[in-house]
Amino acid sequence: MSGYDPKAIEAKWQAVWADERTWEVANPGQSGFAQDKPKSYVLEMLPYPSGEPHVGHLKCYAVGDAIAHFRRRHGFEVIHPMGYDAFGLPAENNAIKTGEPPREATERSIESFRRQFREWGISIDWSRELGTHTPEYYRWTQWIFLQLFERGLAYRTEAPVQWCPKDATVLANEQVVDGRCERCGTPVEQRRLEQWFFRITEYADRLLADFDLLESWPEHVITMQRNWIGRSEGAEVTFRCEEADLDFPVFTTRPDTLFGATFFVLAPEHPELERLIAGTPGEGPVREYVNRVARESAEERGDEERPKTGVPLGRSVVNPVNGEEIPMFVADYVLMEYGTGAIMAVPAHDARDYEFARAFGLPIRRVIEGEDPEMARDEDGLPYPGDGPMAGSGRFDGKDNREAYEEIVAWLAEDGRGRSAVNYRLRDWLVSRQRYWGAPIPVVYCEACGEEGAPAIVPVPEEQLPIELPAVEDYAPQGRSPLAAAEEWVATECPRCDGPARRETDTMDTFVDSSWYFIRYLDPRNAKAAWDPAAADHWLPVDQYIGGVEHAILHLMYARFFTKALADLGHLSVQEPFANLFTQGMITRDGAKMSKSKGNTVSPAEYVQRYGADTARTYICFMGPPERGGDWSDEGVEGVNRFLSRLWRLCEEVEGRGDSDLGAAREGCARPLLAKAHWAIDKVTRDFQRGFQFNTAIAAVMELVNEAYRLKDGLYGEPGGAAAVRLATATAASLVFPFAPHLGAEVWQRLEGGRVWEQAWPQADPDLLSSDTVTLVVQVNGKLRDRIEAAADASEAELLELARASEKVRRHLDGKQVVKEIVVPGKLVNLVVR
RNA sequence: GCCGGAGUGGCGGAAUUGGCAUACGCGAUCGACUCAAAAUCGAUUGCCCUUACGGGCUUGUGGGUUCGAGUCCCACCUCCGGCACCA
Repeated sequence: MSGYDPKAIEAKWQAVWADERTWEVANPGQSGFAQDKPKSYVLEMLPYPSGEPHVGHLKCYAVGDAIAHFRRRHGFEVIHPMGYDAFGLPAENNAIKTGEPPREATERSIESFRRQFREWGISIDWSRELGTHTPEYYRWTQWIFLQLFERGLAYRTEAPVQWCPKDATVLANEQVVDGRCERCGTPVEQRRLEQWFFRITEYADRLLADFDLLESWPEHVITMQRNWIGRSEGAEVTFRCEEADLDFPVFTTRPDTLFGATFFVLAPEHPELERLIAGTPGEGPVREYVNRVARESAEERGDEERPKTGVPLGRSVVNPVNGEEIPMFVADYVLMEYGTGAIMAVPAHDARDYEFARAFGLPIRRVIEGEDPEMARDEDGLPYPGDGPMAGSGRFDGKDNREAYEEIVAWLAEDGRGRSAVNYRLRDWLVSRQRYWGAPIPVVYCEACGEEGAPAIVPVPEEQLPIELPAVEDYAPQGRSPLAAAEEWVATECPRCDGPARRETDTMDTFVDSSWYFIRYLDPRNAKAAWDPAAADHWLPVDQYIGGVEHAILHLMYARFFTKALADLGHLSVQEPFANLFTQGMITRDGAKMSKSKGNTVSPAEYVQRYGADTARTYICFMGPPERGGDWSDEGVEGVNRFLSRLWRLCEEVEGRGDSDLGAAREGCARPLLAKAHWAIDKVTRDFQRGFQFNTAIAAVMELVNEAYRLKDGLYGEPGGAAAVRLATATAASLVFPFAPHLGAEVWQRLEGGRVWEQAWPQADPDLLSSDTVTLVVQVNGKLRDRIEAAADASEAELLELARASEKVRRHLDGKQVVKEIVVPGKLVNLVVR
């Protein structure tokens, strides 16, 4: 007898799957299209190919693969593709450091990922493989950009960006760590630069409303997105500055507190600030303050703890509800990005305004009665953010503030001083990067077509796509995109007037690439279109999406936005890309997040080498509920390896035994083992359906294998005994196949012949699930006193009689009176005594 | 501060509809096999009292509902994640 040899078994089946292209599926209209099968699109988030795959990848693809196999064996035609999110910073930073072109490092990493995915035995349709960095792919990323541009959903405007003065480059928000440049540690500054945006804010309401269209998403992901979009209902109210002849609209969620406004604050970046102060005595200090704020990092500015700062403008605005003139300030606690960049300050009912008023000696006027001891900072009980009756608000006095809210808004709306309004925290998506390793933005700038000295933005015609990335020598950005150095590439002809024009040198955020890859998988070799609508109609939406929760907001919301925009443009017929979402938890080691610097990383390749992919995959699924994290344990891996080895030994032992009389097994003493097998079928099936409870599913297969071990030696001599052990072993193989596909396939082939993945998922036999007898639990006053075997169909009276007959029960009834009898048929009897 | 999630043996975790708390795995102890070790197989393993039979206690803390609560309700504590000067 040879031992369990995962290397040989795994290589054998991987070769079969590769040679026979087992997991490839055809599109509608292609030969081999499965017309009569329902489809299922199972998708894991595509990897970012940098270095080698880590254990998080293994978990994601092990979980997704288990789901894919489970669905296939339930009769679904499963599409399960793979690709690489290949543009982005690690390859580029490596290029800056070593001079190696990003494409080379990326291709090397992709090769490693591809090889390991095969070694893991993931059931991928390799005919659909793609990389977002190939011209065949980013050609269509550029096409989508143009589609959005035509529709007005892509636009260029000046915006504040994060700037690293040392590296002389714009940084993505993700590259700013604690207010410093990720690469060199220099504190970042804010600058205003022309940038490209996608108008995701136009979809804010639909992104909120269409949560209803989703079948099953984790509640916390929906909540996180909802908070990120941050919809607030309130009013826009206009305050007028007569001296400067300017109107200042503000957004407020508390129009009921308008009478309590005692000052007015502009954000330091407010565009009208310069006009307001030009030529006034306060000009100097205001400029000085604004400049100081501009140098602050986002981190510093966002600190709620630090004292409020600001400078008076020497100007005032009129409060539209009472005609009162209130002074204007500039202060950095007001943000330009939210609302209108200006606020009415109501210190009595807003903690921040209160703090500012205290610091600057400004009046605080209560307009709502009430007190919140948690919030109150003075003997008047202010600030008070809650509800209550109105005061100091003219004709609204005494009214409930929620009622007055509506009346005040309606009253202001009569003569245009205000209106009800909705505001979002969500901002438009800044997609341009002054970076090399990304998809070039497909527009050119033409002076001749422009007006008033500003060049025209001319989209590149679709038939000229892709705009390929030029080769450059130096990948380090120096205040402009590295692409700007490719002068021959930059200088081009205007598609509109054929005159000289310059190419856009910014590239797109990599999140753009990954916002539509799941559609390209459906038609990945199409050279005439991004996808064939028939293919998209057939396969979309993704039935099950699997990935890390770290993408709960950005990637998932961008992909939802793209889907909606593309549907509006007539290219898709679904509103939501991912019907069901599963977010897997992070694996830690020694209780800490894995990192190279801590030296606590787990290399999947090492474990696959030592124990085989089946062990590594099954262990990951057994660690705990996959949506939760878990701490890696080498002993745990050994335990799972022991389990698979036991299954293997069982197979070898029973393989040579010819007994196949299952009928005899069923009626004889082998019945309990058959019953255990069917119990396991039922358990694993339900655990899959109940939110992928793989840990308990695997535990059930372990129980089945343990039971077979316990019973086998006693069964071999009995009629049908060996047949029962064989069935139990084959069933265990069949059930473990989604986690340990190689071993599952091998054991099945040896015992039953044929291919386990072509077998329908087993069905539990109800007759074997039920038993003639049940264990009756007997309690006295709710405490367990005895367990009695009882007939499953015994009546309540019979059960009571059995319970009272028990010696152990009697002992606790002695000298007491039974005041109540609870009988749960088939389960328990509880006698209440006094 | 706001919004989510979680607290169960020495450890990871199980308990599906309010009904046997601690499945399965790890670790530990003992035994078989062996010259020996590894591997493997078998047994024991929540805590306390008891030689035993048996009894008591136990799901973060405190209360409540119920014949019966890990599960439901109220209050609180701790940890993790997200957002955060968002008007």
